[in-house]
Amino acid sequence: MPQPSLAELEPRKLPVQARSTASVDAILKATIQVLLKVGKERLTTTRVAMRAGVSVGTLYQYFPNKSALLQAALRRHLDGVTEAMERVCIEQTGRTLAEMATALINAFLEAKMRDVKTSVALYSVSSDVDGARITRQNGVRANAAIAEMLASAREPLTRDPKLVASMLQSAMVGVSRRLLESDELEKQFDAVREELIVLVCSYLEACSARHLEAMAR
Amino acid sequence: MPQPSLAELEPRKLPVQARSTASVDAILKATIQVLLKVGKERLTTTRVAMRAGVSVGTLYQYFPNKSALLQAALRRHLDGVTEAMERVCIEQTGRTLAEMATALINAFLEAKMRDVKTSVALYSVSSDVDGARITRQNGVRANAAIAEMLASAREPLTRDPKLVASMLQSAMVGVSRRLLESDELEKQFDAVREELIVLVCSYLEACSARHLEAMAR
DNA sequence: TCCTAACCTGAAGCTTCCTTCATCTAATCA
DNA sequence: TGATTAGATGAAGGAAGCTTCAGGTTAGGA
Repeated sequence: MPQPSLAELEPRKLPVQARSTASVDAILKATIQVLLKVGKERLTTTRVAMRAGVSVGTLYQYFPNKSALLQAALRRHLDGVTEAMERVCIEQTGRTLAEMATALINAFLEAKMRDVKTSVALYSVSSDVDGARITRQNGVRANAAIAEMLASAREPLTRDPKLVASMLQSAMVGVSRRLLESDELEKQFDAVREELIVLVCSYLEACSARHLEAMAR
Repeated sequence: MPQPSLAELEPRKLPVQARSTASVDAILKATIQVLLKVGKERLTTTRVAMRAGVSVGTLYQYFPNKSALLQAALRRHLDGVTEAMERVCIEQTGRTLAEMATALINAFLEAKMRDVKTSVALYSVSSDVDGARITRQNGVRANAAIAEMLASAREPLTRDPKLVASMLQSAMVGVSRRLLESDELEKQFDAVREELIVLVCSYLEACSARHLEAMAR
């Protein structure tokens, strides 16, 4: 699988007519479907095009190479998750830390696990395609949203909100990855979700001013 | 990159004389070196063999295919980290939860970050090689060690030690991954390590019987 | 010393896919 | 309706690299 060449990762041609936007969309959907059906090792550009009902040539009209295609699919998926989190963060402005944590975790796991297979499949291509960059970009977006939410909490934080947000993200991503790689996801899911809430709430409690008062007493 | 064929992942021939064990070792070391120098996309079996000072044929005498080679390298590295954690878990038997957490986190980060570049490079091949299985196996080993340590703590836990251990692992791995993928690791490392200790300690506190007493008061 | 098994060599076969481009069709506009 | 641009096609070029195997070299036992 080719290393993402730094040049030429942008779409070769922007779709203007209706039929071409339809093609691009079909191609992106087909990418995921092929990934799920045959795995990344046997995902070929020809196969994706066939599945999308177009020819390879068409595919190459909108994606300069295979890598760019996979990146686009990955970005689409991650953006969905990030947007879900941003929505929650706005929703929860001004609430308590515990409410925030619960809502955030539920939204995150919900979005990630909506279709588990896609998440897993995309994880597997991520490293072939400089997925780290895309992941990082989304991470930064989410971090800003979470930090802002935290800063608005009833209980003031005693620490840098960005750092705290970063820890929450690490914990959430760590847990979801472990779940996704686990072979008995169903069995563990609910218990682990509850436990993650406990984990995060305990931490936030420790980061809040109220905690200091409690210690002083 | 070929999907790991389920058949034939075992070494083709076991080294018996001294020179062949030396070859195998050199090949494994060369694998990492090549990975670091040219990246996984340009890692070829021929290049690894050259770097190791042997011919490709020799390489294929001990590894049935490229995938098996990478798996072996990955397993070697992960085993090192796991062993470090097992050592700490035994060392910390009978201590307090806070002591355990601190020691565990320090050992883990130390082992993972000893050579950051190797960790990152191996993450990148992991998905080409069914690294999830190897990761899972090591995860199970570590889980057992951590759970046993936790069960021996001064403060009795109010929860299943395996679940608690699992959360610790998720948090630690999540944090280390985020650090490894970050572009300013050095700057954040110490702050994040401290914060991880706070995170884990708060959680363990919440899981301990003492916490319930405190709540009752 | 001689023989056998272990070990090593590396050119070449073979497969797999990415990507191009010359050519064709459909849509839009004057 | 004719001209122009957008969109689609898919056979074939070409590169890359994994893996083999026929034939050599080294080590250790009898």
